[in-house]
Amino acid sequence: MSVTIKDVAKRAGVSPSTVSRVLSNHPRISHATSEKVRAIMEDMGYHPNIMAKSLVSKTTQSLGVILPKPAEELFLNTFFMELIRGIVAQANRNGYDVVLSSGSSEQEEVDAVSRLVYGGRIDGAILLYSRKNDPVVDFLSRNQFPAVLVGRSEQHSNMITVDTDNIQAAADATRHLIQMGHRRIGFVSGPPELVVSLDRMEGFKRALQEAGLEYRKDWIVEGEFLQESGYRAMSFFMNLPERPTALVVVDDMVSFGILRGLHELGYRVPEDVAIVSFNNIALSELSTPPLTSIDIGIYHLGYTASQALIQAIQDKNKNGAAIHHQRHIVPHRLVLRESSMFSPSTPK
Amino acid sequence: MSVTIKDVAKRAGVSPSTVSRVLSNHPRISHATSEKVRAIMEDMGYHPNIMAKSLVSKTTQSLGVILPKPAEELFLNTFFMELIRGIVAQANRNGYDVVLSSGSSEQEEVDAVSRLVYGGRIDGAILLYSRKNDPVVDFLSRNQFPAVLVGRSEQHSNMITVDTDNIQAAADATRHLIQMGHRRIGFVSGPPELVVSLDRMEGFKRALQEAGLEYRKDWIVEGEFLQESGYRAMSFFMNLPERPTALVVVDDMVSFGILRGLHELGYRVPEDVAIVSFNNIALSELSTPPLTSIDIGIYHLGYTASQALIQAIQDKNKNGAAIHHQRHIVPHRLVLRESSMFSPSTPK
DNA sequence: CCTTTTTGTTAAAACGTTTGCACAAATCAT
DNA sequence: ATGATTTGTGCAAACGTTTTAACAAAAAGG
Repeated sequence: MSVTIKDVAKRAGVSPSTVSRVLSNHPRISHATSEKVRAIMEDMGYHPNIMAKSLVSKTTQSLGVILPKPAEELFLNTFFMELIRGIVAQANRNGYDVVLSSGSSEQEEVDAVSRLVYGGRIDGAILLYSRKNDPVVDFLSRNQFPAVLVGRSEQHSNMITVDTDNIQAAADATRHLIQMGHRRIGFVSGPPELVVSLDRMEGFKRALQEAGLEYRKDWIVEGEFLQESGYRAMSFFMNLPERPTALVVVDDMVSFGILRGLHELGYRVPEDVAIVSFNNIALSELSTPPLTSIDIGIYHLGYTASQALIQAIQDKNKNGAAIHHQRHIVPHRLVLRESSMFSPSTPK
Repeated sequence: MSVTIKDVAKRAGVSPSTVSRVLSNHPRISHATSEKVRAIMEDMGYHPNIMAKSLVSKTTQSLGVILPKPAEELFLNTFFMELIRGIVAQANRNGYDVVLSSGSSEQEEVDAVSRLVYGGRIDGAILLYSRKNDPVVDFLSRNQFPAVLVGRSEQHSNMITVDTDNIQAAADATRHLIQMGHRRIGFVSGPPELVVSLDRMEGFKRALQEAGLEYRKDWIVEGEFLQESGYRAMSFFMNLPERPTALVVVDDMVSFGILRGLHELGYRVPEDVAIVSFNNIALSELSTPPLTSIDIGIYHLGYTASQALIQAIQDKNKNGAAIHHQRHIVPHRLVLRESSMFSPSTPK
């Protein structure tokens, strides 16, 4: 029922092709007709039919975002939402729509993605997780389909990734504590199978060595990205004969667990133990005391992923160039709050 | 380059129409051809082109989800993510894709939506907010476009809405406290311009009256959905000559503020003040003490919205029926935790 | 002034489906 | 056996665009 390019053409007394060219700002259209046609389009309320356009142009102007399975963890939920917002904002700005997809099993996921890809519904895809050996990554890589992975992965050489420089970030966090005068610093890490845990640990180590401080393996504790892990790490450190005066903590949630534990035992933060952690979630400024944290710019991460994907799609369409590996780094920044605002008096 | 229905047809020695009918399980296709064609499709790796299909069938098998503007509040972020997950899960299960859209200004929002609607990219839309007098709602309603609003709205008569029964929920929360033996109960509300605040207050009032307890206006405090509001409400109540023994709190975040304040002043929860609140966010079970809270089933809310929209779309396609108002209620449930697990000793 | 180039427009094919209509073959009713 | 119905398949039009090739008119070049 809606008004088509032909209707406009008829009323303007020109051919459909002309109208189409007006739409795409073809250089060889006279200013006069262009004006006239535009006026009529406006008047008739013409809107191009995206499906028809896609059919012939073989491009859909939309990006697929593959959601990971339900995440129980609060942090992940806010993380993904922020990420998606960044992706959508940038996509829309470039005239792309975003199609969401998810599956409850791995097989379902692959099926859903292949339906989108082979069915020609999306021009590129963004993956929001980085399981090792992911079948969806395999699939996209095999098909030379433009795709961006948020996170780090060595799985395939032709993947575009967007990530935080976690080594740098951890080094920054650690240097801050050193600058505040701390000489005995512990590290609370995440699951050792995650690249992010390892990278942050590495950055911590480097900053220590760079400052000529000893890297003590017995002051490293591993755990999950959960409050309980923090609580446990806290007990561990507090029962040590010789204790660190400051901690670098792999995630804010974990820090909350530490804060709670220290408070229960009557220790003060930052006077007894100073804390710096990562991710700067919204809650970080509301805790007692507010947490010094590395903001990893989640929105920006999504934004960059979107940007990189669109670029890749356009490169492919233009040059037919194969996708080759790229790594985009999104800058982080240290947000100073009370939890690290204390210099231990003991010099040296 | 990819394999089309014609390729399959040729190789199977049948006409394209036959292949198409096999695909749609047309009743008048013989079992033999069906089998043969299916085998060939499998073998050749055929995937139907969604765009072509949409073009002729005038149905896109996708739903639009209109994101609200950036929400700074933590709760909203986790809320939306959970909601989206519910929407996507149910949509995918019914063979629908989900297209996300957002705009940074109101005008942009309307533009984006009208592009999706008029451009024939989506079959229906889900709105995730309920500002009063929303132009997007206006637009959709004017166009008789299938749409579902998550939340309550009296703006238009032909809207389908999905919501929690907040009056019931608040009554349930209040009854629980009464049952625990509380007779002096206060209420910490949200912004009075939000329907949700008013509804919860109404439910609170009803439960009191039903139990023959006095509804005291001076035991009602209004605020935001933020920790600080809770802190302020706490000071207010604690400075009263005659104090409630329990509080019904409009949101978990607000409760956290109250908990923090009470802890600072040395009061115990639930012994000195019992607390019940709403939304049951992931953090609620991690606070000290864990919060008794009304779980409003956010995932389920999204799931239901998706379901209702798909139903509306199909009804419209079949009967050409106009959209008429519906209100779907998603059940809530009271999750009991420590913050309300105490019966005041004073009988009567 | 005639040839060449540029400018503005159009007709028609193509994109990959679905579907109404037609029609032959097979099945059924009598 | 004959006509009526059912079953299985194919033809061709349609969906709303884009785009190639063609061409007339206008402008430029000599």
